[in-house]
Amino acid sequence: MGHLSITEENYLKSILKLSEHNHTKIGTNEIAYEINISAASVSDMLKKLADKKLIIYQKYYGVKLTKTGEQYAKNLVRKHRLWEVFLTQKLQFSWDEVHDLAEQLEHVKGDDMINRLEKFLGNPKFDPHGDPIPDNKGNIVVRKQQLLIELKKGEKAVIIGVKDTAATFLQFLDSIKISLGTKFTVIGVVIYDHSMQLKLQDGRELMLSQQVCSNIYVSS
Amino acid sequence: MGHLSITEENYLKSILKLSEHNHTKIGTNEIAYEINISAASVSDMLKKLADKKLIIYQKYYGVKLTKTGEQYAKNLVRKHRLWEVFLTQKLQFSWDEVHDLAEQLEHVKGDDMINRLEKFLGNPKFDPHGDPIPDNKGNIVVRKQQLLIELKKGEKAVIIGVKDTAATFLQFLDSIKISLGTKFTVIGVVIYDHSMQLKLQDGRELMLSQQVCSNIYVSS
DNA sequence: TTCGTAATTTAGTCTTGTCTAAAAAATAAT
DNA sequence: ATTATTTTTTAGACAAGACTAAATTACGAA
Ligand SMILES: [Mn+2]
Ligand SMILES: [Mn+2]
Ligand SMILES: [Mn+2]
Ligand SMILES: [Mn+2]
Repeated sequence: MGHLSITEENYLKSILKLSEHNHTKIGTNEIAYEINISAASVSDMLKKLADKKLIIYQKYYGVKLTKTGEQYAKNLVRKHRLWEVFLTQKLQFSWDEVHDLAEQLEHVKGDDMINRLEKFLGNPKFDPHGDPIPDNKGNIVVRKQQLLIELKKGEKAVIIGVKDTAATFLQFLDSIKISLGTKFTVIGVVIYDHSMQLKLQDGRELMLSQQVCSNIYVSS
Repeated sequence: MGHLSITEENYLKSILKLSEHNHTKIGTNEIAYEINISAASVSDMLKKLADKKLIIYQKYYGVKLTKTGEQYAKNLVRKHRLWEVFLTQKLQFSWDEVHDLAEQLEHVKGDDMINRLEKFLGNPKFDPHGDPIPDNKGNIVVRKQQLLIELKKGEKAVIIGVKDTAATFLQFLDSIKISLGTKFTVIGVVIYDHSMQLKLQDGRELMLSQQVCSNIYVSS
């Protein structure tokens, strides 16, 4: 557990992120795109991370986190999400403002501090975007969730998360007064463009585009 | 106000610190000693900081913060001390544990966050060691304070700060149950070694060495 | 005033993390 | 099976920040 640089931490975190949707090995280009760096630089860094046994790396064949690397990366995600909760719950930031700050705060060293922060926040299990917060051993609560787009006419559900966390998307949701916890029924699906019409618990009716519906997680 | 690296920030902060006790220009060696770096490296960095108009620097003749540099450095101190308050008040750390964490947290960018943190903490004016917290314009409350060592027999006072913030010193004070706010009367001063005998408000009597008394700030 | 020491700067390297351009390997297309 | 294309790695450079050793400058003591 010798301590890593911020740069190394960011590589691990993006490899973890890419691993989540992509079960096979991660390519150099994918990482390069994710953290906005040239593929050549990524190639260099992968060698270093492999030397430190944080990733399994075979030239030309992509990369995978080792158990140690995964542990480290999950701890970063834990820190990131707990800080996001702090920023929204305690400092009254909105959910579209917290990511960049958490991106910095996640690199502050001190596991004891994070455990205390977790307790101070009341042991939250999800961050402001509905993403699960790993515990201090890296375990993550799995929730039964699906994308709004997958629902059929007549189904009832509640919004529990967002897939896209871009500020513009979050601000759009704010503007139409949709947030985590909003309950609704699907009252129509347009065949032509797959827009969905929802009836919210408060009585309002709303039409959402396919793109929006593909970026909202719900639970029934 | 282009943003500075952590390294540059640390230089500014130590120059400010040295300026407080030393009203003349600050020498290269002093800075080198303060941040544990070779004088040669300091010399290099001073050139860069001067180029950025953060310090006034004349080769071989020492250095002084410009108004901009001072503003920047004071903002760092502000951040450092507010985070220290957060760590003690909200996360229940003791006063000897917070410095190193604050040393990292002070470098997180985001003045809005700091202003919100300040409000969340109830606009504290002093940190856990009794040091004043600059406001968001860099203004610092000045308190009438003196060192315990300067008191005479018979004088009453209250402890409001510590000059040395080393963990060992703070832990020693904890061990003899002395903290900020402790009230006492000087009931004797030993001529031989300048130890002082105090009678605390709770009735306990205590003998403190000259070195200890030289590192405690009091107010009458 | 001159000399010797201490403080400071310069010169030359090193490491980390980045880049562009070029080479090499893997994969897709014919 | 060959070729063309894409992906990945290597080569060579650069900036930031650090170091050690050597050269300068300042300054206190004789
Ligand atoms: Mn990061
Ligand atoms: Mn989040
Ligand atoms: Mn610092
Ligand atoms: Mn302090």
